[in-house]
Amino acid sequence: MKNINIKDLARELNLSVSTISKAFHDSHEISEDTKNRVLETARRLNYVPNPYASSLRGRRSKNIGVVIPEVADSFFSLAINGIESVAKEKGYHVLICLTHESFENEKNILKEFQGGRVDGVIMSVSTETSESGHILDLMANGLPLVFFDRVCEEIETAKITTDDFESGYKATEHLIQQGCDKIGFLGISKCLSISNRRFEGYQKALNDHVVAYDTKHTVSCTNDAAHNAALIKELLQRKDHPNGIVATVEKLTTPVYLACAELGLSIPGDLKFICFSNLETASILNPSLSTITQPAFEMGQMAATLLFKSLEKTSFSLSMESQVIPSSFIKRNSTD
Amino acid sequence: MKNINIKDLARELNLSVSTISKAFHDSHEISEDTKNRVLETARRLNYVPNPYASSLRGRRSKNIGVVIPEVADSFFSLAINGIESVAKEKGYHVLICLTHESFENEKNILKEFQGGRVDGVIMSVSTETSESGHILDLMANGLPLVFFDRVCEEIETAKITTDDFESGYKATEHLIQQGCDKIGFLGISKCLSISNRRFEGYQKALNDHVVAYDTKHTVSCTNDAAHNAALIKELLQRKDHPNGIVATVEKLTTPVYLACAELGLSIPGDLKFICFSNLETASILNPSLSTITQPAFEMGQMAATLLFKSLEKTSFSLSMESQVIPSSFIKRNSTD
DNA sequence: TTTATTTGCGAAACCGTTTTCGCCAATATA
DNA sequence: TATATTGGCGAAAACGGTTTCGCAAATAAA
Repeated sequence: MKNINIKDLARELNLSVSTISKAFHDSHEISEDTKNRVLETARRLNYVPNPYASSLRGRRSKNIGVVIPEVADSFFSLAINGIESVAKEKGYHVLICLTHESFENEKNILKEFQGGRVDGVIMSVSTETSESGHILDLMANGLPLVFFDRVCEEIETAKITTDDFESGYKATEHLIQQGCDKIGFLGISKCLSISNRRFEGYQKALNDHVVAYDTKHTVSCTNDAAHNAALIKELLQRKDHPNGIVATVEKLTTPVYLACAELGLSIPGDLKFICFSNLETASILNPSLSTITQPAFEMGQMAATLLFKSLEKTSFSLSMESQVIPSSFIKRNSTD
Repeated sequence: MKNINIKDLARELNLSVSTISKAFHDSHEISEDTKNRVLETARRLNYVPNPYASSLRGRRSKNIGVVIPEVADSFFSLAINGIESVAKEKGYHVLICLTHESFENEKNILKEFQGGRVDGVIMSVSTETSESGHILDLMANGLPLVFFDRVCEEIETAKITTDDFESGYKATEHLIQQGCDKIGFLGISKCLSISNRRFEGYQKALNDHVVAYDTKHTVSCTNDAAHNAALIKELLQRKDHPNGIVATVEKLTTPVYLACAELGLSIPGDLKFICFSNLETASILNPSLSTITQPAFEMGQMAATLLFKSLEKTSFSLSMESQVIPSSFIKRNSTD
């Protein structure tokens, strides 16, 4: 019933606790014979060491924190898989904390992390995050941090991003080449670097190809799905509505499709649509969806790899290690 | 730089550590005046208590473990949101552990949990899980456990499920009413209770409506996406292929649609298709997908609520608390 | 043979909290 | 006035491991 601990084991084997502990860590001080006896008895008694006790003395938790806005999103869930794959290899656990796009939540989570709950942090900031004091506090406490996707540009540390500017450019250019001359942009949060970079790419493409830029065709979406749907519908029912749209996040796909259906607009006839998305169902939508697809798994993997490098040797400077992994443009029927 | 601890705080305030600790817990032993001084200084010095030290002494971790096969799945990610919403309210953290449908992983995770890392567990078993010794071991260690969705029927504890049998029945009956007379069933793993219950509902519906059951139309899918795609394609290119299909998990949608596209079969013309799914994009697929949609968030919420009840008073018996929350059938164009 | 080194292990301090217990002064009760 | 109670706090023992240090016996080197 009750969990057995290292003392019980010591009593059972007539050894000291220190010997047991050393045997588990394969110390050279302990004879092979004793090690085997210890391991065997541990298995027999089903001994599992208490990770918190180890953390306490060892001053590391063997946990990394992953702070993300949301888990019900293909990009983030794939990124988690990437992070988890390397954490597992290193014998670490992953503590996933969701901000639900709330700055308040984000602050609280990072604050808690300063108590020693995790040894390092991988994060993608919330849409509400416009200042970075809470992040600097965390780092001042000696915790290494790696950003992925949604970064704080002003903070000096590793940032794993994709080529947001180029992708925004490419998506927009594609719409132009497909004949669009009124191109809308659905962003999220003006604070968010990725949204801004993609927007800059969008603007540059319009500029380079001498297509008019209309402020009214830029919509800043929020975390409120109903509100976004209303904004999108409002955009599309104007009589000079865009005939092409670039959307920056996966969750905007459904509202755009539904608004078109409701308003009797055909995709791609009346509106060509391309979205930043990792949705597996992109290829079977009606019509299939042209996407900019981010290397989600790889980004997670890379972020974790860098974080562990910095955990393994403190001399390793994260600030020199940012990486940009390109996204892929996948043409499908929504931009025919 | 270095994290400050309760001793530093005590030194700063010329108080003992016990006084500090009691002040934080709002003990009646401490004067209001002292409490305020402590709180204020803690804020000023940015003191955050070490959760592992508390865990160690308090013998509870304030963590619950969530063991699921996969996070990149709408059902599970929504369920996580449900679980997290109640954990947060209780001041608990959620440790998400992924089995990736591997029994070996599942065993290792549960084993680790016996070391005291979590105070209770919410789980959905892997497709490979056909025996339950590892789960019994965990419970024998005194850890409360609640199943959701994919349960082990033989284990006596709370199980939060949906009406799998009825849903399987309803889905099948719907296909029959839409004119299908050769109805296929795509299951996952013969060990899995949910797959079996849905299958039984399917069989009962066939029986009640005097529709032939053909073993060859039942496909057992695996965790290998490529393999599943091959199985599905093989099923659909037979000359007596089914004209209706019930699929038990979300991830089978894309392969079915793609196989149809490849083989020139029209949905719903040549094949009517209904899937157990929480995909947000179901309504904008080509064609839109009829679904059995599970109450994912609510199931997570309910599982967590029960787990906390049992954590709060040990007298609470989980085995009497199983709940069945009905799924909803949503008719769309894939079964027209 | 004497001294140096190695091998194998145990005692005890330590990690950062919480909690029990005891203490003294101040107040309440008899 | 003598005694009981209360209020406010500190010392120290836990919690379950890890790690440093010391020590005795066995082996190696001189």
